[in-house]
Amino acid sequence: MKIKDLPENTLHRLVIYLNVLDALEKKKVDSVSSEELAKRCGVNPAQLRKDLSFVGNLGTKGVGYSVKSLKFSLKKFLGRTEEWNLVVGGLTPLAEYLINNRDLQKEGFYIMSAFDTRPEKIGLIINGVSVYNLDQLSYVTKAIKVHIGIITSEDKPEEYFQAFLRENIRAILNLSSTPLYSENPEVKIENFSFPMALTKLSFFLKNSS
Amino acid sequence: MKIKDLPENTLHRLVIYLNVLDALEKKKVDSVSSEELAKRCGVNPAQLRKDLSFVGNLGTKGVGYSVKSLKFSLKKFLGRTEEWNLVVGGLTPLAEYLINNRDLQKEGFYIMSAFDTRPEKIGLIINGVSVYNLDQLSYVTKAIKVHIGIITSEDKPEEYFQAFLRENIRAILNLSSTPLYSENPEVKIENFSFPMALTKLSFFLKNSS
DNA sequence: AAGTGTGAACTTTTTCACAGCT
DNA sequence: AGCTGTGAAAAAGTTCACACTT
Repeated sequence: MKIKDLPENTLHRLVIYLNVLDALEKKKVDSVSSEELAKRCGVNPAQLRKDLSFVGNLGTKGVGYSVKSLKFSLKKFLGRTEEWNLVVGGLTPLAEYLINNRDLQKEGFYIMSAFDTRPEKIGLIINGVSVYNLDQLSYVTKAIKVHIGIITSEDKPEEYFQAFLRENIRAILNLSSTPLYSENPEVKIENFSFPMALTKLSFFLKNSS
Repeated sequence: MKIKDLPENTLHRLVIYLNVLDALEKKKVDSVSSEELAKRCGVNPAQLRKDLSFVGNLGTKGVGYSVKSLKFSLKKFLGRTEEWNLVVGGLTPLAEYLINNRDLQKEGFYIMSAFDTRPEKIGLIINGVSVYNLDQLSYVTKAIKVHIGIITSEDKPEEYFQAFLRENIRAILNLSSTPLYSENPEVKIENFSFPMALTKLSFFLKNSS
């Protein structure tokens, strides 16, 4: 099974399983069946087992799954036993929130520096993270390996996007409300914005009861 | 075509189309073909046309789509011509970011109040939004119609979730890192967390080049 | 006895290809 | 002539059901 064959929805569910397992572990649950875990995740048990089969033979027939070891296998599979270096494009309030958020570090995501194009933002240091002019990005990528770029700028998301691509940052979390897309399969973009998430809810509300 | 038949992925893409159209409108683009719009959204043109056919007959054969009127049709279809009242569960830094964020209001999403269970948070007023004890939620839902609940609490997401359900808040944006799920089809939950989004990227990085 | 892992059946979604309108 | 809207075909994803292991 080649990795590129992992369906996007399966990846999405694997991430859910990991997080639900984490919650179970905190509740001191040792063992779980596909039926029970699937129920907590809102999926069909057969689907959960098929999803997990992409990762490996992780359960014990007749018994179920060990919460701890399944969680570890998923973490490993998803690249979450490694540490990742991030940069942020646009020193917006959302960027400041992310920079001040200790949880990301705890999960292995390290924000190394931030970039902006507005003179009044350049030179600031927030929670130990320096803000540089965007045109200095290449100096940073020469000094350290940058794995992920986060775009928070609302007015020029494209500008940060292009700068990230130029510096060969191929994994991008775009938090601006303008979805970004690249046809280059070497580039992976996650688009998320609060208005977009809320819009799915407004559609639901408009069409219910 | 019943609304419940709208596939989740189609809804997701309609939201993308709306946002890309918004960007096009700002660039003063008047008209667009399915091929061009699809390219910008990273989808197949036939898929875009089929997705739009859930909304109505929106284009002109031989010509294409008017950016302005297609955007309006989508906004209407997605419930974004209406205004929605929101409450926030958990006065975390993320909650404060959302409360201070003017863009949500501009898009028709109004945060009416915030709730917490920690005594030191109760009574605060942030950007005009009052913070109440969670057990006061029912007074607020009696006074105003609350459409959407946003969960930002990391330690007790379930507690806010249950409180929202008790008050018949049926559209929930869960920003905690514990995914939530309900089997009640009257309840719609959007789960998002930064670590979950970044995990999809770490998986991509782990398996590329 | 219980519950996983998985081929096979089924369902849904995507893409093709073209009729039909402007 | 050009591009939409949509049945039909193809592809993908989900669920079933059971052989198999502990």
